[in-house]
Amino acid sequence: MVKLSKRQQMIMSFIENFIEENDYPPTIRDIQNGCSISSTSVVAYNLDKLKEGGQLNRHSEVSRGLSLASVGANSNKFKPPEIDSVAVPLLGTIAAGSPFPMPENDTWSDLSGSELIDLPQAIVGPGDNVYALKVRGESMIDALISDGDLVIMEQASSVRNGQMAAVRIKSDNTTTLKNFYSEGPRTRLEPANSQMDAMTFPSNDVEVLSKVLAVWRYLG
Amino acid sequence: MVKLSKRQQMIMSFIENFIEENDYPPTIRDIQNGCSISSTSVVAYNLDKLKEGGQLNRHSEVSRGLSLASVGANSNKFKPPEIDSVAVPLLGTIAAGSPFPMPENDTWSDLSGSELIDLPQAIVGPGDNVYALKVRGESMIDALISDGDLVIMEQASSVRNGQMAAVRIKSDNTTTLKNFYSEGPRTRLEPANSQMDAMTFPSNDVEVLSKVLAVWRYLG
DNA sequence: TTATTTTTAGAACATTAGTGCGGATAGAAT
DNA sequence: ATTCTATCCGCACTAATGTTCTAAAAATAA
Repeated sequence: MVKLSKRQQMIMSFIENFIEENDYPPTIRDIQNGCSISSTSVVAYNLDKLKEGGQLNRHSEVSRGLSLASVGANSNKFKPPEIDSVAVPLLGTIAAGSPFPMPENDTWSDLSGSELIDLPQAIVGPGDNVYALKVRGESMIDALISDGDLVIMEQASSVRNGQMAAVRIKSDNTTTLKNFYSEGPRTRLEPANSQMDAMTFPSNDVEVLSKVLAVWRYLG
Repeated sequence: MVKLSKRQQMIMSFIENFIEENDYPPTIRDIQNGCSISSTSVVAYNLDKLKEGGQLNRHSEVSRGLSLASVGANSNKFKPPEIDSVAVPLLGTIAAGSPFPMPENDTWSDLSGSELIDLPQAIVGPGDNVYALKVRGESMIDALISDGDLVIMEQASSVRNGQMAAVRIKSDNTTTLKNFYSEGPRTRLEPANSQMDAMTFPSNDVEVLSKVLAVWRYLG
């Protein structure tokens, strides 16, 4: 790392303070006055040096086209450690056999009414087509999901084998959460609880509604 | 709150994106081009409106003298829904009867080695004495917790009746998660799965290690 | 010291970028 | 229709601001 001259240090900290106060970068003349420098050209000269040294980003011919090059570890100093969270809408409740709530409009934009649940972005991904449902009753108990649990779902029309999904059995018009196994002409649905028995259905009798990303159970 | 016109919304989000990308604010003409507005004066007009409405800070006669007035609640509209998250350490795994992992030192500071899990602050609270454990095996199945689940725990020596807690049965030196009910001289422990039977022990044979705040099951 | 490079000065210059003004539109209210 | 108000348009104007050039001063090297 190249060491900075006294003047360059002063310029750097002036820029930092200026941005802190005004939310926009200073002009060359701001710096000139702020650091008691006799000429704009001297400021320009040193800014170029700082840019070469990598301490500063500068865009020529752009007024106030400055920014601190606080890249990598150094930048931590100015930004609090923020974790990406995404808010997903809590669309409603799910109970055994009940018609499964689905986002009606294509416009997810208008979900203002529904409560929002915060989840780590790592799980939700972009967060599109992801929503949460609150489980009502013990009907999902065999999937290790009980009353009050929150299931995080992503809209999907097909899932991988073994994945838990919300599936609808057309013939008796019920909807539950089961692990999904496609076995050609038939589809096997097995509860998460290995002590319970699986069931198989004709594949065309089974409709995948959405897949389960996660289950969140809160016990205060 | 004054509602913003379509154009004003567009201008706001353009400014936000511009600053995000360049680290300095746009000029009126940048906005003009970016939002396909035919005249600089229209931009100026709307910027003044936005300033009056309090959405924007503006300094006249200053090039790029703009900044978002993202203070307090107002800012939500233009920032992705970011929520306060707290990172809690993943201390280890828990299995039936295994010695229950506990933070050894009083210094929670040195948990650098352990993985961190992000959780909404609403759940964790201040986040002190909160940690996560990964469940290994099916030994907790009667508490509706299966292999791979994450339990979020808070250190505690006593819990309210009905709350799920990690309890140790001293006499046979096992540790499991059960719902806790103190009934005077005896303590009843019942699994979350209501289809299973509860058990009672002498109260002094039962030691509460920590209470369960939440269970997180991730199925990709 | 002399030579060489770096930094500073001053000032004119060129471009960038905010402002103001007459007038056009578009609705809404009368 | 008429008036009013809120916006929009284009353009010219000018203040704000970056650039450049020459020369001097200061620091460094030989």
